[in-house]
Amino acid sequence: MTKPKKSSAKAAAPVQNKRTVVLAAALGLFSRFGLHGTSVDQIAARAGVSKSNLLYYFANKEELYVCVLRELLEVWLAPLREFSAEQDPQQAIADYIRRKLVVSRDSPDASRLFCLEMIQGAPLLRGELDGELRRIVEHKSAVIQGWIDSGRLARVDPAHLIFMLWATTQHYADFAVQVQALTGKTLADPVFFEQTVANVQAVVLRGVGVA
Amino acid sequence: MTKPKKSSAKAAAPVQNKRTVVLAAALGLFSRFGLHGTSVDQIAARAGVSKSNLLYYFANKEELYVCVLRELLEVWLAPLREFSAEQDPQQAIADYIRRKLVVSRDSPDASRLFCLEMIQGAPLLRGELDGELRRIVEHKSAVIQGWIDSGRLARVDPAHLIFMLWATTQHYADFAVQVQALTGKTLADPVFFEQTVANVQAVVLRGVGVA
DNA sequence: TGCCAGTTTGACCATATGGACAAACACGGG
DNA sequence: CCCGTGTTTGTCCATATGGTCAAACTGGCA
Repeated sequence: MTKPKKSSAKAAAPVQNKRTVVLAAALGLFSRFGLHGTSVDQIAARAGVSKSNLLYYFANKEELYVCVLRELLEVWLAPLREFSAEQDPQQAIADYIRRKLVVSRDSPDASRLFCLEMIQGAPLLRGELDGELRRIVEHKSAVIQGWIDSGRLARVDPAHLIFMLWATTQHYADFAVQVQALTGKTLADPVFFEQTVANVQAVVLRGVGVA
Repeated sequence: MTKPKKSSAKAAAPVQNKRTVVLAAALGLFSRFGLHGTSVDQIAARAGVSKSNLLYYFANKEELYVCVLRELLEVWLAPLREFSAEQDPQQAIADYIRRKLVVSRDSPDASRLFCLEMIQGAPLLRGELDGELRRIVEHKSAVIQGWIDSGRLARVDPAHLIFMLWATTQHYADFAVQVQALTGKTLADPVFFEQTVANVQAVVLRGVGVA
């Protein structure tokens, strides 16, 4: 065709930069249309590189997909890692809800792609599920169980509580369209965001509180 | 377009039957791999018909997809329709949670495909979202608000409560793999199912209760 | 029997897409 | 000035897949 957008940015670390740009573009498309619904051409176009050039940095489409998933998993897990036993239970849960909703607001693509992957049976994350995630969840479950045993939390199965936290917070990213259609609002709206945080926190905290 | 004429009762039955079989097969595959991740050949094979024969009943892949979505929406909406103002609030919510979890257990494919469609921005359900679903939700929200105003429910934004109910119940279908990986159980396990119902009901009901 | 609407099939085609490949390019060091 | 390493691009191809089409089949009925 004609000339492909010359920015001629020969700055430092062009390689890392290009990979990052491609990964971002890929996340945006994969999270909406899935692996099969997205073509390499589309990703390349969105990233502002040629298809051939993209395939110079990533051996093939699936490798790119896996790279995106790896990055995504870190984003998704970060809030859970901070979930600490030293805190007051109510505070820990409240903070976790907020952090997770921040992720839903700021990285909805990551949430969506994670959800997509789960729906498909997590063919590429099964390993992480059975390994790292499982270990973290077991650890956090033990923390929650400790809170319950010491009477600081109502008797709830820790696993189900964690699922509930995930579900309620993630919903605002994955089902953003539905939320928008029914309320007219998005998490991007600061007022709506705070209202969401407050509502989720209120119900969950009362639900598991001992007061 | 061939019009389905039922000149003879014998012909009509197999036709309906075949359409049903194809729709079921399509749901199973679409719900896992999406529209683009599923080929007509795969659907045909799973339904036990030839691709050509399938395309005799459905003009093209997207029409089939839309047909599947329409059926699915009914399944998904059914529990909400039963949500009534005459009941006791706690009972109504408890019942709704159970019914929705039954759907997650018995029709996980429907839940998943619904979720897939939402993630993609609901290009084919936007109309229903803005129309019927919105009306139902507004009506149910009014019911909930009535309960709150009469002091039978804690002060929660009805919309957020509904989102929470959707999220917590749907999670066990959409993220079934994750649930399985972390707990080793599925909703198909009667014990785990009842435990799930009990836990979700417990937290939510305490969360919105006035007691 | 022979016709006909509805049904089923296999052969075939157009296109999209992943990706291989070699030529071209950029550029720093010798 | 040239060489070598790393980068970028255009071209080309094999394959998968959605969809067409005409031929063949079936079963009821005049």
